[in-house]
Amino acid sequence: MKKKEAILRVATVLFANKGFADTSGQELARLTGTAEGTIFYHFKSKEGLLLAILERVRDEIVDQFERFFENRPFASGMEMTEEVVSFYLYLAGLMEDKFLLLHRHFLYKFSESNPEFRKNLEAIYNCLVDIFEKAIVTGQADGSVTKEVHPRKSALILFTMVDGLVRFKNYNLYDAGALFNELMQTCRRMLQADT
Amino acid sequence: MKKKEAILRVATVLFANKGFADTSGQELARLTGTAEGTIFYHFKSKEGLLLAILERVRDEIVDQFERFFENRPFASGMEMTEEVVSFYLYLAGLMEDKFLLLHRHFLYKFSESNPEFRKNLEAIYNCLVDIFEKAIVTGQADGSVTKEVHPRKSALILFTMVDGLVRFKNYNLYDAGALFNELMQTCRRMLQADT
DNA sequence: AATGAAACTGAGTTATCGCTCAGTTTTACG
DNA sequence: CGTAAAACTGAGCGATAACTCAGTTTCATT
Repeated sequence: MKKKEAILRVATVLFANKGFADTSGQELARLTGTAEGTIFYHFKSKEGLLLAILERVRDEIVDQFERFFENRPFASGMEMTEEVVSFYLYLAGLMEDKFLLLHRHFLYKFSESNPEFRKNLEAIYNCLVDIFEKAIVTGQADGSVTKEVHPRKSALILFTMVDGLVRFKNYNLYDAGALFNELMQTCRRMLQADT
Repeated sequence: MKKKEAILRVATVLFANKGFADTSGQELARLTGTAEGTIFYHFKSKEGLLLAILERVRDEIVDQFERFFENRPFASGMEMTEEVVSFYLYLAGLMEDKFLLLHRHFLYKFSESNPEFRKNLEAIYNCLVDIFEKAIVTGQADGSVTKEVHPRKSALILFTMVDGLVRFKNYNLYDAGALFNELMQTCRRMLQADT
């Protein structure tokens, strides 16, 4: 079970940073100190290995969010929203490779032909958007968030915004940290209750 | 000159939709009705072909934005901002393959080793963010946009938001059109002058 | 029609790919 | 111990990749 774990870990980094087609079984074997046959002993194909990685990433992300937000007190829905955004950015830094992987096109290509991929991707995105939505709904109930916005759609916009920032950071286009305060301000202005 | 054009056009679609590594010279030759050698006669390598495509995409995008916004009257900076967002989404639909290509990781991978890639990508992003920034600055001057936001940083956030939406649309995650109104509303709430 | 340059061809080269499989080593357990 | 299952190995296979090159066709100009 030692080698299987190593393969999963190294493959996650390589698939995320070099891409799926550009990562060969040969390289994977070399970097994990295994024989190439071992990869195909544990996973039925290269695609199967990718799927196993995606399942792990899903488990990890869903688990992290559930643990962070269960039984956690928030002063208001608006504050909860801000903390969700903040935690998302924190997690994207902590699990950089995994978020990079989620931004790679080949996952979405496979999900067109293999429903297992689609299922896992949807689970991740639904989990994330649901949390944003819950924060907005909470805020609308306690009066900290304006009722003029549509909760689900605004959650999607918010998610788009935060996830887009993570993408730019991972692509080294510009520093996401420098935009953190601006993002929070935008978030507040977008959702704040009207006076 | 006929075949060179065909190669550029078909390769743009294939690189954008299938990826760089997953598109072979063989397939490219078949779909363009050329011999494989013709590709390497016109472009010194597969990477050279990709670079030629990127240069075209840059020219096209920069040109489109310059043409659309030169000598164009806007009632206010806020309205200009909205029209920029709107035009960006329109263009992303019109040139879907090219925007899809810009979201592919291999471009950013090449730009780490080949400054020509970096140069072209920066030209595109700078052009886009500059226009968003100009709209915000205009709005702050005419009073339609709040002075509480930092023009450049807000332009980046705005761009992140719009570009993220395009990405979700291209990845078939959800319908960007259904979020258009919400995006505009967010844009206005984010930037509106305080009362 | 003649000619030189530019465009184009496709078989061939070398390398690497994902994957298989027959065989070896390690592990778990009575 | 003994033994059977599980984990692991690496040479080898067929397919396909990017790219080359010696030769052919097309084209513009006279």
